[in-house]
Amino acid sequence: MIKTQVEIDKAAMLLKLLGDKTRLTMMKILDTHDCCVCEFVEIFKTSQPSISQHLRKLRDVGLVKEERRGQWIFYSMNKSNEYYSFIQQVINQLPDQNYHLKELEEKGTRITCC
Amino acid sequence: MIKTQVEIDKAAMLLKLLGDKTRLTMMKILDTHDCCVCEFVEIFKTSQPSISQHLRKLRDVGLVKEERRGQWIFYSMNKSNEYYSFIQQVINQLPDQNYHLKELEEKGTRITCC
DNA sequence: TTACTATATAATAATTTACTTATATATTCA
DNA sequence: TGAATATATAAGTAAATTATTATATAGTAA
Repeated sequence: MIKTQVEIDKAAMLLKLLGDKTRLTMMKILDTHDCCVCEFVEIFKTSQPSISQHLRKLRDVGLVKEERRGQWIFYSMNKSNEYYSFIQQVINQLPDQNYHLKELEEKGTRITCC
Repeated sequence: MIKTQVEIDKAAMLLKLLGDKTRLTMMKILDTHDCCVCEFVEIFKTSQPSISQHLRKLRDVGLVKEERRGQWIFYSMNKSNEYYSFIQQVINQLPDQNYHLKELEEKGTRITCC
């Protein structure tokens, strides 16, 4: 179910989630590409547990999905989430972040398995 | 100047600001009505300093303006702020919050000075 | 099997946030 | 002028958030 209006409590909760540069960038990237944890670790140059914890928060409210592919776990946007259209209104206004993936490709560390 | 795209850092900062139920509701109300501090105090049933501090954060980034009218200080949306259109995309998706003002009017505590 | 890689989770520490209490300033009104 | 009202700010505190370190689990590959 897609909402055109979001209760104020839910909206505040979602905006707080997006109000972090790491998570916001993740969401922008995931809107167009699936990504595995180790790629995010490289993109954000932070620790793996930190990335996992950010992803967990996004997953806990159903904004993203996870799926194992071989040894990797790929995250993807959950476009059937009831708040996806709300989220989309925000991320559509953000500049493209796919240069991060380009950088991984150039370094040869982009994971394109399965 | 109105931006159609907002840098990711700025966007995260703005979303964090909006990611609080009190501030988000304030912004939704201010988008259609000016409001003074004591009205917010009554609406949110919290302390006056707490309200002032929330308003200060919104004012510090230029999202709202303040203006003294007699003994009251009225806050209003700064619609010429460069991030207003970004903000608007968010608050347009929120349910109307003007019932709060209706309640004040019914109680006779709505301030309509000057 | 053993070693290695990828990921999650738990525990902890550091930082940030939001609220409260106390107080200062500005305005109005008697 | 003095009292009352409206607001801002400072200081302190409690709660929430984020990152780190340590460790556990699961898959892969020798």
